Amino acid sequence: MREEEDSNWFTKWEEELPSPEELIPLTQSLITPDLAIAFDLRTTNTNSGQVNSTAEFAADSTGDEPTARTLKRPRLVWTPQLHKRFVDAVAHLGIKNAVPKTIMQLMSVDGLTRENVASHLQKYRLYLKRMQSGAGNNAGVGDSDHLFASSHVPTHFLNPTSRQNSDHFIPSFVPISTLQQHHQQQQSQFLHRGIAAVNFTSPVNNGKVMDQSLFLARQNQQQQVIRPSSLHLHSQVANHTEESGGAKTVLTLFPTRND
DNA sequence: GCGGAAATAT
DNA sequence: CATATTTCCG
Repeated sequence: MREEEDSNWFTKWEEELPSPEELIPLTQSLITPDLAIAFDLRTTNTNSGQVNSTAEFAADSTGDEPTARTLKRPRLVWTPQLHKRFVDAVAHLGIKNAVPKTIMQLMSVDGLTRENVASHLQKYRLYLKRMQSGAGNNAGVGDSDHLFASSHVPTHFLNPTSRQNSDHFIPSFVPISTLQQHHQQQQSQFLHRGIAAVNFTSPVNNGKVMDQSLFLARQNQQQQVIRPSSLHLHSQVANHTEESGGAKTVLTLFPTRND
């Protein structure tokens, strides 16, 4: 009786979720928060890519712990794709459940923190507000909002009067236990899924990754999330963000191709 | 601890 | 100056 629903909700979830095609070209993954600045270079789909450069950061012999306890997280750049996923998450969650934590969980972007989402959500709400205010007029939607403008506002986000979405309530998230992937012993090769972290201490060798630090420390998070379908992850080289005479670390997300 | 808005920071 | 992060408060 209920079994069908149990197996159906997932299918439905996938369908209801953003369009697979929309997600495919996207690469959703940020580096693990803990520290890990990963440089992933995966050009061809050769499985045997043993581009394993797990180099640690400059080990301080003074007694500095290699652990990233004091490392500050790079500034997150909200790409249109990432924002798209954000909007989709909010849309499917409904205004009610669209709180930073749940949004974050649904987005299931590695490395994305609740603070990131909260901050973005704040901006997004302001954007929606502005949009409502100057709906008829061109006031509000200017040139600085193209990020938000890139994504359509699904339903009347700011319209609590209408039904939220009792229709299809997203089952929060799926524990990885369901489809889990055995033990992920070493997150060496498999872990790179469209990573997009950049560390600009040293320039890249013409597309070749130097001995950048690829340190993935994350292992057991409390909750793993299952991602809809299989996001084809592809990673390219990240954008460079140079500042005058300074090494900057920018965490960004880049699409492999744009429709 | 979490969500939301304001205050800083980059 | 825009935008992401940090701080503050309920």
